[in-house]
Amino acid sequence: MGHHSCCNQQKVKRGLWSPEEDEKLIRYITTHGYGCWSEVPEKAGLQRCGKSCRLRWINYLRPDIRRGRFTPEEEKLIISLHGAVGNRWAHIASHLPGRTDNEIKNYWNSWIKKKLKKFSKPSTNNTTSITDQQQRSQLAYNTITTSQPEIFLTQDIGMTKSQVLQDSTLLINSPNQLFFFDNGSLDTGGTNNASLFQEISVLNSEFWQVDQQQQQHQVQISYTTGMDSNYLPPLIETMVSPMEIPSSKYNNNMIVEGQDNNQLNEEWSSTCSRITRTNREMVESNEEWSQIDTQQCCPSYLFWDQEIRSLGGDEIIDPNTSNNLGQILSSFPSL
DNA sequence: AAGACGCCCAACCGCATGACC
DNA sequence: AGGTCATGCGGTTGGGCGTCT
Repeated sequence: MGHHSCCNQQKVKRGLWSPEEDEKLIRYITTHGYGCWSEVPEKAGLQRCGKSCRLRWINYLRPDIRRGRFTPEEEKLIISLHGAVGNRWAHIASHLPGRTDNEIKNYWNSWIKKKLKKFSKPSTNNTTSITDQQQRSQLAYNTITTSQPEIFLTQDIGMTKSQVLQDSTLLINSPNQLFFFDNGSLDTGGTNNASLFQEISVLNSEFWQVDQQQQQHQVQISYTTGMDSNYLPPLIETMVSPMEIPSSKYNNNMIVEGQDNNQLNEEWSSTCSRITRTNREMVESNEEWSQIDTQQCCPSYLFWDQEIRSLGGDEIIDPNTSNNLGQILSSFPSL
């Protein structure tokens, strides 16, 4: 096991950070900015490598870090984004102001682990008369009616999209739930974007048809059209970088010689506070999001098991022959 | 009360990427 | 073009802590 290249020649401390170390790092960065991380440990008086300092700052000490439990909205957004982009934690974290990739990754891993355990496959030495399909339906129903958050993944309950759709009992008994057909990655098996949209459109169409037939219950579906209240735009390109330093005061993130440190500390704190507040206001209000170009919206919220294609009744629409394709695709503003 | 167990999460590691020379 | 270095990212580890027996 080697060490980081930046700390090969140094005797560096490892493991948990002490409050004193945190204080040193905070003091240094609030005064100097982080500039070159490899120089931070020496200048801050820390027996750590630069990489470790960077990680500590980004994942824990940053003033805009948002701690505490994930909200249901954040959970839904994480699941949606994970369905779209897979394990690209940094990308997912960029859509959740104040959350770090590490935090989301940890949350996802523990959550999924829990879910997988909870929804472990039905007993194989089944001696009852119910069918496998009935078992899965019951499992899905139990999941939907009892679990929090109100989200489930088809792969967790061992069902495919077809099976869910064919199970009217499941849909009738699951009002106001959020379904995700998640294959865990963006790998579409060579499917191009156009056919991916078609597949998603078919799914949406099927869902709405089922929904209309049921009349009495609403099955809530999250997808990219912005048609439902759970939709959250994935990109906040206009958001100020949480660590952006006023260029008039700082040069390349390094303090300008001769400036009064106390004054700069106050300005730094004020800047961080303002940016954090701005981010939160944007998240809470939704107002800014409405201004975001819909073309930025990620089209890949809904996926389902790849095996779906081999199951009966799931024909992929041929764009050349489908009569209602235009109508379906009109659900996607980016097309 | 105390040891075993399991979970959470901070931190580490190795690799990829980009900037610079 | 190729080497070096810094940074970013995702996978993994292991210590701490709460719960269970």
